[in-house]
Amino acid sequence: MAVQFFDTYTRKLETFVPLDPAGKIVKLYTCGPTVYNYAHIGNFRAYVFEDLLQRHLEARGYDVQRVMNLTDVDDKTIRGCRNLGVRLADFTKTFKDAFFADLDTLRIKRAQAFPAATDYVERMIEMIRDLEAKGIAYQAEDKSLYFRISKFADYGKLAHLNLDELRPSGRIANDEYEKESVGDFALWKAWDEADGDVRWDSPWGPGRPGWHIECSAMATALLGDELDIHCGGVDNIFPHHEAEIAQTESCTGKKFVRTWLHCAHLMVDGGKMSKSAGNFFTLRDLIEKGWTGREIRYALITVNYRLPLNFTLDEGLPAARAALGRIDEWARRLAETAASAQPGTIAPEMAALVEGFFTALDDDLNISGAMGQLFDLIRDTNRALDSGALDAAGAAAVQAAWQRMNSVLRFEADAVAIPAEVTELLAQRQAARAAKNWSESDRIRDAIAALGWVVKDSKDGPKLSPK
RNA sequence: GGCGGGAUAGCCAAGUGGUAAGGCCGGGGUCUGCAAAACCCCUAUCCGCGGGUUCGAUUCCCGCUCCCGCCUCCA
Repeated sequence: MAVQFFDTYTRKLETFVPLDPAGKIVKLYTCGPTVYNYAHIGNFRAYVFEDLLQRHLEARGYDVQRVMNLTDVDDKTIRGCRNLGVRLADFTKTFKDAFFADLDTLRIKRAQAFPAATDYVERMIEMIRDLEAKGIAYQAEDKSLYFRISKFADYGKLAHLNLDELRPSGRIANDEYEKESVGDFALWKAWDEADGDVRWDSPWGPGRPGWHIECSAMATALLGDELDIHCGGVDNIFPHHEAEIAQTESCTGKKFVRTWLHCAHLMVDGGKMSKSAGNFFTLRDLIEKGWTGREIRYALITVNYRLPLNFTLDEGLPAARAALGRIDEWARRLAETAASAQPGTIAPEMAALVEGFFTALDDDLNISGAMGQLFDLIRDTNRALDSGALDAAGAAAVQAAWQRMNSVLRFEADAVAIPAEVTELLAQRQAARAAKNWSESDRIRDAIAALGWVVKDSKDGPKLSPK
């Protein structure tokens, strides 16, 4: 089966065909964070989904060229740095660094480029000048520049909005006095006192770029005028991505994006995550509560991206932990049986499950279907291991298949270094057990526990795990 | 009001015009000096409600109810 995605623009499942004539390169642009705070798990749901997308495309042989922007100038970043009395760049650096650390925690593969908006202001100005020359951008009384949406016939197509029927929402009610039309959006925001020293010179006076133009400028600068895939959260569909299309296509005259993918929101305990509801979590909050990055990754990635994800601390995360433990144990047994054997031929039933894993992902990243195949494979190999039907070469073959699947999932256990002291104690305990000296054995177990390790005597010998 | 998504076992969730994957929890068993773990097995006559089409619908059509999101700068 060919890879197919549900495209937001057409609202249909579309077979994925890259722009690259060789069918190899995939140009992927993913909307990144605004670095004014630590990112929350809702943000990371989107980034984890994009990671799954990239990794699966790579597993299918594509060369994915991905760009993720960092919005390091906007109302919130300006407010943040002024509140602290520090320079904007210093303020945002804290959160850029934190963001990258968080990506690592969640095992999210780095994009090729993470352009920061403040590094592309010149290019944004060029695009706005172009739009102004074409009569699409205009400067209003407040000196800001706006995009005249009446000049872009397709405006609203992505969101499937009929702009004539837009019902003004409360929060925009009182700042529409300068614009020609309510729907016109800012390309350039004229400086005002609240901006402090955050300002760039432009043909229209000092100011700073609007949010939407940043993605248009950076995406085209780094990936070209046409992209294969552009992702974001559903809340970006309108107006952000709509605006990106309007600006970019007005400048380039080409179709900006082939496929639009948007992930649904994350909810916490059945409700919208919000600070006031007390269910707002950054990644760091969960790490502090004792959850690991891969457990959170599991909880975020195993629900299809188009479905709202109900994130629960007392159900979802423990379930993630238990499921990962099962995978760990299976991988451990496989490795033990395979030892250093060369992979043999994988049994046909097992090969079918592995194929099923990837073909499920081909179908709009059907992760639930894929996980079903993986757990079937786990059960089947455990059975074969129990009955002795799987030899070293067979186990090595399954192990190789797991490595392929894991290159997409990245669920493998963290390597833990066991201190020599603990290893020594364990050997002593084994000797005591062989001599049936149970009191000594239990005493050593307690000593090992005091060092932070738990001993469990499995059928295959004692196992150590960090407490 | 407009647009969009959803409703499948205690929880998460896949899926098909032919009679329900998988995970977690729970129950049983194997193993075991003890403890713990691990592994195996079992666990929805039923897929929001009411109609219709059909030999047959959870899956197609119509209507309804409920939930969630977006409607101008929140992933």
